[in-house]
Amino acid sequence: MARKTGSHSEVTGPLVRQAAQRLIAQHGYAAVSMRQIAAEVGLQAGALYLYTPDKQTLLLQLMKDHLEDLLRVWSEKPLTGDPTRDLEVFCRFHIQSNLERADAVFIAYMELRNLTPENFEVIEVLRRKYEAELRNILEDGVNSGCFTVPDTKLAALAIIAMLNGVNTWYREGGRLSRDAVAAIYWDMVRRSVGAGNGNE
Amino acid sequence: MARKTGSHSEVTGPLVRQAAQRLIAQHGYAAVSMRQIAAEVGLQAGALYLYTPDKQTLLLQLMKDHLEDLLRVWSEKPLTGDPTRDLEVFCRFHIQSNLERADAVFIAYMELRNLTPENFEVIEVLRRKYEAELRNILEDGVNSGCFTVPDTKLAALAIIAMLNGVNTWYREGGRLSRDAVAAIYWDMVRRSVGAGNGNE
DNA sequence: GTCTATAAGGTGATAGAC
DNA sequence: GTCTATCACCTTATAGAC
Repeated sequence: MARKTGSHSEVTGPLVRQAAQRLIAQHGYAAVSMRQIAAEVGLQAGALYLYTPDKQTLLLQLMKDHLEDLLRVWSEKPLTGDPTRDLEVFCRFHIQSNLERADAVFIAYMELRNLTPENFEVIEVLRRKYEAELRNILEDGVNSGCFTVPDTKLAALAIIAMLNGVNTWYREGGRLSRDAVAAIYWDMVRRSVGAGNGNE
Repeated sequence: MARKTGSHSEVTGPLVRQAAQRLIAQHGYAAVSMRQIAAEVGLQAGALYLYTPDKQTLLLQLMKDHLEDLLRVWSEKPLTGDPTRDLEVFCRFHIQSNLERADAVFIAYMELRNLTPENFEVIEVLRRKYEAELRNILEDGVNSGCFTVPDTKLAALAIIAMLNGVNTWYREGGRLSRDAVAAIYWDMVRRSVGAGNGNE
């Protein structure tokens, strides 16, 4: 992308983060240089440091923004209080939002080891918060007798791992639509926790 | 590790691959230098090129060796012909072998994007072969009426993703033994494909 | 707000001594 | 079988011009 003469802080900053997100998702944090990111935006490498103090902070910001956005959007979802229905809402939301922001999701899972210990802790707290949202639904289901789950912590981890898997193979325009995929995965999740089919 | 005077090709080669596996699993292929790998074995960087033509081939060999070993060990497992029992064998085998070689598994999933297109294809063929093993069990189960699965390809991917998740959180000496974890995951998998509990 | 130039050091890979 | 020295190049980050 060629540099536009009218570039200013407010527009260039987001462009830098978008370019970094795309490149890091494709090649990995360690494999992408500040020069490559700058070139993608149409800048020289030195100019990037107007928008981030260093490369590490740029990575942290991508992951932090993603997870905070995920938590915010989820928190706005209206829940029904019926564990089975809420679990379905969670599964469909997770698959849908993962597919919508595949690059950010990929980075959040793949680049954890490239964070400094302090930054890792920041991200871990957010990740655990999201996991707890699912675990709460599972706890509700177990307490009300809707679900049969021996360990809600493990079940939450297992379900999220299973749903995350979609991103590794799903391609737009393939054999199945997003909704068809979500329906199949929801069915597997539903049965894995011993829930009825919701039509009883 | 200090260099031993008696080092020869036959012992140093494996040591180089072990060091590379450990370091790449921890920091990532792009982040690890040939100098670091050499230092871990007690060599100078130049000496590594007696054991690999280049860094890329070293990565390929780690991934290829791992997948070929996985397929070989699996192929030696005796199957019963009862889909439910065979699915249980697969689940327990997968969790067990993933935990036994966590570094190799991690690399095989995380470093795919650092392979050249040709090498990627080599690894993809092996990965799909392993997936097909699970899919065959699912097909058998659907055909014999043991399982209720709308799409065996998706189910195979979903199950493997779920089982792979164990490696991201399991730590030796934690709350649950390997067998306890495997039992809980097997129970979730079993129900997700609509199989009975095997005591009927 | 962006550029050019530069510092200080790391990179994969090879040549030739021993 | 391994080392030292080296090539050509890339890296992050900063300083100062414009």
